[in-house]
Amino acid sequence: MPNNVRVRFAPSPTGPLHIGGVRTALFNYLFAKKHKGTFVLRIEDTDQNRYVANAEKYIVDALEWCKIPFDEGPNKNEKFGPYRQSERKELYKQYADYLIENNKAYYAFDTSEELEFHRKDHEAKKKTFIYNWHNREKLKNSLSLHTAEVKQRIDNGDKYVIRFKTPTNETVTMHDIIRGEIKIDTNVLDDKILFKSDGMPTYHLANIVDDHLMEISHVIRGEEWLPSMALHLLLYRAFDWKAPKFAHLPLLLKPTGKGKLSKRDGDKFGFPVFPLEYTNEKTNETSRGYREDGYFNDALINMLAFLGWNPGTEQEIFSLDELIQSFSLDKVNKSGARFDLDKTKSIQRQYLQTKSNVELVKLFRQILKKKVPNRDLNDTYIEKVISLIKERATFVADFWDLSSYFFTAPTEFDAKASKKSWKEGTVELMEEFITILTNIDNFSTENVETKVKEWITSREIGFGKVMQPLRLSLVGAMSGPHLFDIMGMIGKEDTIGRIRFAINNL
RNA sequence: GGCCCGUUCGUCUAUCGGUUAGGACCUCAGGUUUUCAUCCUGGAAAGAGGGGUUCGACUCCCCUACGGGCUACCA
Repeated sequence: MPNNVRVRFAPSPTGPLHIGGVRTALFNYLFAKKHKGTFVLRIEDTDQNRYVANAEKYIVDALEWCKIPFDEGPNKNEKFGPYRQSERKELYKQYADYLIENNKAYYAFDTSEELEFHRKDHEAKKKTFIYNWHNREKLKNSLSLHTAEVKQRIDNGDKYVIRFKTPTNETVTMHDIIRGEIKIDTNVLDDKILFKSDGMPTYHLANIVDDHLMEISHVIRGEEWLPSMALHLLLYRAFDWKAPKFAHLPLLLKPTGKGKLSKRDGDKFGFPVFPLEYTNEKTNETSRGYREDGYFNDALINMLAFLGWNPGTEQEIFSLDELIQSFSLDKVNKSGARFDLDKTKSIQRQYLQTKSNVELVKLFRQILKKKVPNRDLNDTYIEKVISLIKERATFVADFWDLSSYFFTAPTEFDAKASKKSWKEGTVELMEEFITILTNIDNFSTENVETKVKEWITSREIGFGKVMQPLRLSLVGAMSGPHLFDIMGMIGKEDTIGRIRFAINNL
């Protein structure tokens, strides 16, 4: 691998970054880090109509949360800057002019309306309108018009675009790192607009100029760019520049498998498509984010890494560092990957299990602050609770539902469970049980367990008879960890209080 | 419509000519836990179809089908 690996992630700030974009950024990042290279963030804001003001900030925030920081980019180590194409605007015109001077591009004066008419007209005849070699002489451009007229139009300030003069009768052989050899007949290509009438370059021009100027070695981008690859290669050749290597990533598909995942899929499928929550400035609509839904950033990244890539081993849980070590573009597969929520949750679950209880205490405290604001809880207690219920949870947000009885006594009882476990004679038994508990001085989990088991054995009543109503009294439902753990945790007074409450209310 | 890319269990995937086609998620069954969940064990589940090439094809080639992408003065 060349020693100067420089890759870029070049999103367009038209809205929040969705997870497909995050994955593209991730693969670029992994590739860069694997080869001790540089990961560049470039903002491709050449479309003024679709520009969304808070999008760039969102992109930067999202990359930061995902722990895939860029080495160079807006406001950061700007040695090839600026990194916003809008700020490089003046640069592109000279490159477009260079192509014109060298007969590799031409001015075109056709209006959008005229082109639209041609398109409609062709469509009606079941044909496709392509602006290229076969009709460029018949349309309004510097190839068909007299030089004097062209000059006059430009001097007049007529609107014009600059189109690429696609070479004819040629087969371009391209190489994609992931897909191998691809051949394209240049005659089917159209003369793409490189420079728009508003003075801005199109993606195609800006992209090539910037990748060249920023010394990008590898272009790793989504498969939707594969059809443009020939044009891009032709542009590099027109400028007599060395082209970078290309790798087109398989697309992330909707869960239905129909089409690529898009920003608008937001809440339609019941899972977030954005890393962070996003509120649309204009409509005030809010879309869910993985962060706000309780996913850990490393779990999200791990999941995304496995969409379209596989290390070839059976290991599935990878830290970011491990991903960097194992990553290779030739292990990226060719076909699109459908997002799977169950799998994502499963990975999140596994990450939760590996988090230290100390770390989880901090997160759980934020929930507890709201649920039981008046209780002064110490870390040890919360930590113990977490250790008892953690393995049942997928998110920190699950903790409360799984452990509320450790913090507050149940006030109602699951109806089904009550019917099943609270029977005739239960009240008497529970009364007797209370007196037994009252006489236990050391209320540690172990001691309570020993004493209670002794009592049950001596009374010859069977565990279920006692344990089931007891669980109902303490938890309010037939679920939760070992009962003796619960008793040891909440203590003698609370245990007895809860049993009394159950006796009075059931 | 045209051009391009793709196609292994329901999903994500392993396999780089010779395997009982492996793993994970999901799912089902059993076990552990005198609750529930977890956990453990086991099961079901796949090479789109048709031609070649080859002693031998999931793997290489061709055709068809299906899926996807692109086809804007959007990226």
